[in-house]
Amino acid sequence: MNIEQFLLAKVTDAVTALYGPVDAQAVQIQKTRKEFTGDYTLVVFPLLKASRTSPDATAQAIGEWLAANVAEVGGFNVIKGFLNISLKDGFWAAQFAAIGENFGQGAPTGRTIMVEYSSPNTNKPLHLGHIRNNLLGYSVAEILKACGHRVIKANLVNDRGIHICKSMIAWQLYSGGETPASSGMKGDHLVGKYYVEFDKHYKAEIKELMAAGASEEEAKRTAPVMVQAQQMLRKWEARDPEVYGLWETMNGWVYEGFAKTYKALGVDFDKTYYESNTYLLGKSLVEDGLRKGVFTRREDGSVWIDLTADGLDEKLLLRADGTSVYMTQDLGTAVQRFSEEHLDEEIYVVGNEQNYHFQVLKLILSKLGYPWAENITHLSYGMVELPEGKMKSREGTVVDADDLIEDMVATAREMSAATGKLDDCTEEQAEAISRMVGMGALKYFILKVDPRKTMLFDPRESIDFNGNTGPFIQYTHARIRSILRKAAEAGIAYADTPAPSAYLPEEIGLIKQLLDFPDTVAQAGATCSPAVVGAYAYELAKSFNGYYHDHSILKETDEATRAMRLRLSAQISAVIARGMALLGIEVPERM
RNA sequence: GGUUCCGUAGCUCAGUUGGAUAGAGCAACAGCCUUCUAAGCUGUAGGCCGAGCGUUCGAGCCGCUCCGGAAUCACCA
Repeated sequence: MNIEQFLLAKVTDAVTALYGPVDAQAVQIQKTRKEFTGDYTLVVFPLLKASRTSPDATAQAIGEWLAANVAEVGGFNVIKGFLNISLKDGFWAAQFAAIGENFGQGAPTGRTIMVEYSSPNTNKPLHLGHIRNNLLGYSVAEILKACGHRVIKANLVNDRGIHICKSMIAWQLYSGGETPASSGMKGDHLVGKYYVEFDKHYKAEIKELMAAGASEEEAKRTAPVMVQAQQMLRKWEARDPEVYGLWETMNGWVYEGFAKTYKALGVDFDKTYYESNTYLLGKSLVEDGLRKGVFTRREDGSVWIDLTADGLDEKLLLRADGTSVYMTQDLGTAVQRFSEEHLDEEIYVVGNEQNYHFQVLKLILSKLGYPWAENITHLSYGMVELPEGKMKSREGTVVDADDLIEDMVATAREMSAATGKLDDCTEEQAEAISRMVGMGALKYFILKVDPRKTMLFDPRESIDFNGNTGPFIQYTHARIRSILRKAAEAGIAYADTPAPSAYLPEEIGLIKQLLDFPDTVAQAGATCSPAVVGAYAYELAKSFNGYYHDHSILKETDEATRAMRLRLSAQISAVIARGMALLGIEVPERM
């Protein structure tokens, strides 16, 4: 039972004793805002009908009852119909002392949740948009684990289709056999280069054909590279050995490249699915849907669902030639996963451009009679925009993931060199810390924004290491760890020292903030929002910095107080580390 | 046009199930290193919460109508 529930029960007792039985809805308790003194606040307006007196008199009466009957209540004040209740310092101190090893880790819920994220195409390297996706997916998965769920991180690799064939045909025609080994280029970048190459040649051919009198549509259809790419797709589907071999080789290059980027980002997966294995799924569902009369077959043989009654459109599920589309595959994979993995819930981390797709997906699944359709969540994150506007690959305004990562790390390196704080470290140590800090800046910058909002990525601002940033929080952690090291060197033991007789208001405040951690994690999990954890870690770090500035920890002369301060600091650094870990951010011992 | 989402300080963003005087950071200005790491701390300034109605004891938050912006409405994925 948490503190709020405890107090709510006591307040309900008070109200019942004073005014008789009252609707539970009318007893509203919340944390007291910072501007006022008190820990929890009872809003008395909803109780006025029962009390039949003024707001202030009601609040006063309840406050007096609580002060007299609840040992933990230390005092209260009444302001304009708000009863602010303060709990005794001793109560908070006892709560602090009771913090255990797995603080913030929720009890097992028995629920299994799959989080699908990343889901890249294998024809080009990852960019800034993918970074947001990957960071979000990883963090949400970690947060859900901390909430006590069993989590499966899944990646669905889009490794087949015409866009892959575009890179392949361009490589065959224009590369002269270039490989990652021969060029020294990262595999995903090399393949991406030929995807761009395809587009260049394709455009040129269209222009040529149109100059020769073809219509635009005709030119697009008959351009030789495109025709060859389509031939290649048909050969791939027929498992032509040569095409299939090339496909495996080039995808292999891409996977090597992706592995490096994923490692740099610190994300991982429990399961990797490939569309080349799953793209035929869902056809049996189509038969099922036809039998149930949910789908209809047209004269040309194509299969559709009419969703106009639900305010949507008609949707194709099977082409006239019997091949399936994206929706069909997604229906199939969803059904397969829920049954094979015994999922209670699935969260798709996919950009908001696919809102319509997921709306339709859920609707179709529920029409097919799957009760778990409502347990599908589309974590629909907003686009990342640049100061110049949207990222457009054709205009060369995409921010490449690998470049961005290296820029951030380089900036961190320069910053460390400028302060000279890492001068006595080894090269390897300094590099590891720079990487931690650079990545911390990048990850925090992206994750501190509410996922579903479109966000602006300003490179200048992202590289700022002051204020509400990852490095600020990491720095607080490093300073605390430094104090704890110094305490250990001086042989100061603090773990088992008895609690002091008195606490400063700031210390009680820090204890309260610490105790909020489990609720914060639960809220972040319920809303799929790493930003909630980020804001918490920032506030905690900020409070500690103020405290640290005003009060010495190691120089405190009272032994019990010094020990308590060390315990408090240690606990804060641990919670910062845990919170940041939920965002995929590491914290250094020094920086 | 239909559907979904967004409009809060100059800029980037917070703002719990409706609660008190709407908060941070950046940028600007003014201070604080002989003292546990100044990647820090303190202060000043900055607001018709897009607009208007409504719901009620109370609205940045809920409802309706506008205005402005985004995404989507493919036999692409």
